[in-house]
Amino acid sequence: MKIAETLKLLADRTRLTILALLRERELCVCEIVEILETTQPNISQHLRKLKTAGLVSESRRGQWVYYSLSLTEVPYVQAVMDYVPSTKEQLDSIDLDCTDECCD
Amino acid sequence: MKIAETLKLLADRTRLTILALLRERELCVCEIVEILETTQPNISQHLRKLKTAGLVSESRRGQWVYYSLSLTEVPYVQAVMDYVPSTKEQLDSIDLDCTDECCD
DNA sequence: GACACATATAAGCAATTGATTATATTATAA
DNA sequence: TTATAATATAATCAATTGCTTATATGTGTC
Repeated sequence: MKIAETLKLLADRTRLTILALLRERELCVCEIVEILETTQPNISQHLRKLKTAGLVSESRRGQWVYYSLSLTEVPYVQAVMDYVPSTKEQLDSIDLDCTDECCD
Repeated sequence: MKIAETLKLLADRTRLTILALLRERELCVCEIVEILETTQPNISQHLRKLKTAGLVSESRRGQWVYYSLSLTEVPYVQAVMDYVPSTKEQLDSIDLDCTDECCD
């Protein structure tokens, strides 16, 4: 059952938060690492899973790889995301705090 | 994040199938065991998780405990369930095959 | 009460998973 | 080309999970 696999992907706090962040705007890996206060390999592996499932897409720009949402193919994912809390505050804090940022 | 916990519940083939079966009609534990061709403790434990999350409710009738859906409280669950395949055929087969049934 | 049947709970185990640490790759800049 | 920064991959480990076997609880019947 394919839906069970997709739900397994969604059933993780870190991945749900990544999706919620990307809902606001595209982000590079280091920004997500900074916001979620975890390691870079951790985020990279979560992003790979999300990419494999077609939930996010990437675009390399120089050194940085930017990830963005692509939920259109999986309809119920949108319904689920409606119940994931907003991450606007977390995003605002890194936007203000430019000196600490990994990429500009 | 509460939604991550609920999604973990849904992200399991067996539990999704149980919910899909209960979508058709209420069932007692032994019927579900028969349809899914697994052990009784296995199903009982899945049902307990679903009950704790408020996704199913139980009603004892004699020796038998009947389970039924109660999805109303969690809106996105309905959206997810729309993508879980029908189990009508499996249900029909045990309905015809009365001799093998555990309860009547 | 004693027995049979339906269900629940407990204990144990193998498989999966999320995270960490270490290393490799890719791109930019000096 | 050498150094540095961003990202990806690999290896490892602890924690969680789904299932099984064994046992307990509950209900009806004799």
